Amino acid sequence: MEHRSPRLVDVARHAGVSTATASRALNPSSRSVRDSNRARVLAAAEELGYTTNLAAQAVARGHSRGVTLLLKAMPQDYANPMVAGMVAAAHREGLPINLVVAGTAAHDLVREVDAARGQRTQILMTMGGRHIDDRGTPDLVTALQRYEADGGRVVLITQPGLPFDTVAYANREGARELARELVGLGYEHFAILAGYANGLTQRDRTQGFVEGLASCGVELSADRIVTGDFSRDAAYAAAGDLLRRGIRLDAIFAVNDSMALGALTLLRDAGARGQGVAVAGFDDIKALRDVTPGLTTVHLPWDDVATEALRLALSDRPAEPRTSVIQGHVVVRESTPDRHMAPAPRP
Amino acid sequence: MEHRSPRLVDVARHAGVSTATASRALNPSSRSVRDSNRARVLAAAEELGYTTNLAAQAVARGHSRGVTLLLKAMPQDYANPMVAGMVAAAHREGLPINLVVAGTAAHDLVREVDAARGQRTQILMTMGGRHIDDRGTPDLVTALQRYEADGGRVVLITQPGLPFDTVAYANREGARELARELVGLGYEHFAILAGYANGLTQRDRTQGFVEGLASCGVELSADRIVTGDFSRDAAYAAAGDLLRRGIRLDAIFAVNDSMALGALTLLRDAGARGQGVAVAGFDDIKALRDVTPGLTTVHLPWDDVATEALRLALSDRPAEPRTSVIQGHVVVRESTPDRHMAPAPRP
DNA sequence: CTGTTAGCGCGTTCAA
DNA sequence: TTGAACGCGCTAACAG
Repeated sequence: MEHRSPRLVDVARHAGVSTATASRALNPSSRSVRDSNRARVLAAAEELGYTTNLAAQAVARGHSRGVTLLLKAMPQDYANPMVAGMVAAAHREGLPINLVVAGTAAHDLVREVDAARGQRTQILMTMGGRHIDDRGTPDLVTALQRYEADGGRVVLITQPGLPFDTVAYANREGARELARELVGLGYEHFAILAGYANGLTQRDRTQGFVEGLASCGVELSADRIVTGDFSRDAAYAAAGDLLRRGIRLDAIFAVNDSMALGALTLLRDAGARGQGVAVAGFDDIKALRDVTPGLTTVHLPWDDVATEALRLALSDRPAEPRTSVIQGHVVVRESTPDRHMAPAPRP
Repeated sequence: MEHRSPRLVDVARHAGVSTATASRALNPSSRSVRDSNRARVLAAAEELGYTTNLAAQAVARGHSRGVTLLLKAMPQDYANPMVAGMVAAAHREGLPINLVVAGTAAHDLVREVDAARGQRTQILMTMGGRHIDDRGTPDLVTALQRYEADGGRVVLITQPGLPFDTVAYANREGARELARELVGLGYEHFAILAGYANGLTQRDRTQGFVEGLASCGVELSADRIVTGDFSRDAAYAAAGDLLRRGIRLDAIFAVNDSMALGALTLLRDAGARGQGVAVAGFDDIKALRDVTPGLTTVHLPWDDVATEALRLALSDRPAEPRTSVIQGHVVVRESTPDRHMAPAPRP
């Protein structure tokens, strides 16, 4: 059976031209082909079912079109709005995009960066790869630098401070604004579900929130900042622990919506014990539309983040790495009712 | 700056061996390398920051490891449980996996299949690519056959009937069982949000539901089967249309959970008008845990689907294409309360 | 505008 | 166990 794919030579022969002409006809770049020849090549390719051997093309050219989007994990519960936005943006630009899930270990990321380099793709985007004091980071930086030394473009999404073009969003400011808003609504006793202690995004959101509270004269003791896994399930569990502590609690801030939803569900499952505890999140994922009560959160314009990231990637490499910061804004919904109006929130 | 990646020759030279030996040392396959040489090659590679040029490797070998998972669209709201399961399964097997989003047009799928062939990846999985009377299907089949003729393995997830290994799940049976269950709970007047009229999954679930109703003596007039977009937003809109019609309506069956959640939200937004209308979905996505009321649905073991698909892909190509059918089961939750007990459901 | 020729980086015979 | 030489399929430089 195994017929083997037709090669460029086959197409060329079939069309009665040389491989060079066939190549030129197939690749829109060079116009220097007589129309009749171009037509015959295209027809031959069609007839033979020819498909460019992209691997060979990448070898010959030394690089390959397209963007690789590197993720640490595949979402289990809720779609990642950033990913959806990036896929859409790439499609708009006519760029092939493929998603690679690296795994959470630092070395996994490095391995996948090397793999992308091995594929000679031109653009590499990655999000949330950075940890505080992560011993893996130097290796990651090295791998990314090698990627760029090979002629590729790297854009980091999330955390500034690494020597690459970066799209960051205002985690700290958003959380700060959120805290002020909540205090304004009458909340006083908070807890934070902070996710990984060493994640930069998590840290910024946590610190921003604490700062926001402080600016309103509200203190938050350290034991009310609960670290742990960065997931819906972990947040569900952590919220339960909080309740069992029996401390006074008006509101929980979870560093992302997915965690916030987990907390919200725990409160609901806890019944009366969960009554009166408000919840706020961060990200404003689409799924919030279908959730009751509506979740108060910090909205981020994910499509803009994606578009900006791609814009950076497609522009000429700058002398100095650039950082674009995307702003968000607080959206207050029913999960944090105004305590002055309705003393008993109903999460 | 552009240092260019070290090539295999560089490593070989650095280690004082030939490229052949270097190649053998780097690729675990052939053991015929003296340990001391292997060590030197590995050290040289490490020192130089060598990374295999996967494109060149693919050209030389004629193929490349790994699985390509072809999707029609990136989820916007809720994570696709199948995708998450497949990524996990591939990681377990140590197989590189990359996700490609093709777009919804039939030709897009063909193009991406060809691209995967051009990459010479070994395994191609795709889900939900098939439509009834889709003029694109013959082309798709041709493209997939070429992929296999090149030595690749194709596994389809969803719809049997195409000449490839397939993992299907019991859409029709699940919907049938669901219908019976709902009738048993006391519902009589249904509507179906059926999604695309020509999608096979949608059709099977719709038909199964209708059959289930019929087997209980409940008729469903054709005008209560609403077709349209296969999305949460479309379902939201369609549910609104249903309400405005002013027909008697006990329960809505949406052909997937995402649509069901959209309908549920519409009913909530509609306030009193939405009171008393139950909703059921299909898939049992993880996000349902955080939704109130809990959504009645048909549970499918997505990890099993993924595992089975990979198992088929990794086994020898059979003479005849195989089809594995994965069973699901109904899960009744609060979105469809027992009418005998509580006359007024509260969606 | 076209064909010839020489690479791209790697795997893999085939002798040694 | 090793190395020299060739081939994978394609693009690019150079003539014509």
